[in-house]
Amino acid sequence: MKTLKIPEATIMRLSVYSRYLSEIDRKGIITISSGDIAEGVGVSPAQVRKDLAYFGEFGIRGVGYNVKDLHRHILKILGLSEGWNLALIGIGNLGLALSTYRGFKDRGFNITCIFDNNPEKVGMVINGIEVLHTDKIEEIIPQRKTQIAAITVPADAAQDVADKLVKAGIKAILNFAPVVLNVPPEIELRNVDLAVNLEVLTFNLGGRMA
Amino acid sequence: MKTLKIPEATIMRLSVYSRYLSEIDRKGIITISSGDIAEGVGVSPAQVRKDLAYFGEFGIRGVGYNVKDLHRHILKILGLSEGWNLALIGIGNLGLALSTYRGFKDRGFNITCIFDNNPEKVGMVINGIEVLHTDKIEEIIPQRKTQIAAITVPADAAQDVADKLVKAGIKAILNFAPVVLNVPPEIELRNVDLAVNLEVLTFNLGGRMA
DNA sequence: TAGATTGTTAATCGATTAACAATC
DNA sequence: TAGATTGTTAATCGATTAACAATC
Repeated sequence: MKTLKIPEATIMRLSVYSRYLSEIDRKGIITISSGDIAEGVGVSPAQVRKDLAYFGEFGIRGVGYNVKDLHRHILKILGLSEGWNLALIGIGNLGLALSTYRGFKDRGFNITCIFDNNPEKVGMVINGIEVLHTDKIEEIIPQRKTQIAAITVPADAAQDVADKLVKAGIKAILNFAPVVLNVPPEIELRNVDLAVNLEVLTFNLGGRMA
Repeated sequence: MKTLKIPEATIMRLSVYSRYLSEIDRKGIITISSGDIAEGVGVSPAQVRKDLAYFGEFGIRGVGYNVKDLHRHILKILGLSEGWNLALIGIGNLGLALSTYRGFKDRGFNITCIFDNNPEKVGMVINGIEVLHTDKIEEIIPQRKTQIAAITVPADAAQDVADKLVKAGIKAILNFAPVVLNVPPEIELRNVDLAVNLEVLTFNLGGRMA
């Protein structure tokens, strides 16, 4: 297998393509062209073909792609052909939102445990999962074979939580706290910062209005 | 003013720098170098200086940047020196999370109205704001001088909501529904897709483990 | 003056787009 | 065969990094 560097932007688009393909598949459509996909998700046809070309040849020249087939291939590429176990740390409103987010379950993410350090929340049961104290992270994460954690605690508690998760042997962290986390390089880390996204909007508005 | 194209990545980093600067400022630190900022947020010093250079000269050679001063400049650049009014559409768990998200209020975002199409939710009061039916969008958005909307409704309702918002004269949309929205080009649109972010993680894990 | 750090230019690196031969 | 659409290469575009003169 060639170890060509894949742009992260390509991976994000593949995720979008796959969701579009599942929609198309539900409509009973059998075959689709790169141009159709491009139009459906708002990129160029060349981009669609280039993104796919990193991973193989999935289409038929002159014809297009088989929808089910391509969908399956992309899910495989994204590592979604088997499920993943997910831990939630911090069960405020955002944690609660993630715990019920359909998009996760639909894509094969299975929430195995929920942690919080607020004694009033510990012991609550959310979707059949008991909320545990964050002190239990190191014990429970390996027990429940959980590879990914989403952090939704306040900014000043996030690094401490991250440290516990690393000790517990977590493989990847999705961080919603607006703070830069320090983790060893072998841990996959992504930050989702809601304010950053709003501020790109205000910058763009400012430019047009000023 | 030169109309040099500014990379979007630069804007996102400026948002991160500004949050870091406010933290540094709280600690009472007066002066900071590009190297310190770089280390604090995890980028290179050259990147920090380049990002700032798009907008002017804010530092003193041989010395560094005045923390308060630079912070103020960046907020101005991001359009955050005055506040913005924000509408929330869809008051499920994610909408609820946004309605109480400290990061928004802290950065000058003021939630003016909340909409939902569920009759059981219409009339509820959340943080002093009455939930209105989505049919009222066109009437209320202009009344309350609201320029930005966050969409947190299910995927199949999102385009309809977006159409209403456009008719209501909204300027920018932050879309959390996992669907590609069609809006006129003059509307600023950003998508925050939680599943996409998780799937970049699973792709990276897959690559290492396979 | 010597040391430090900026602002900026040039070099590098990476991603997107355009074009087209291959082929169904 | 003629028309369509892929896979891939080359050209373009854009962003990051390295280096250093300017200057405090």
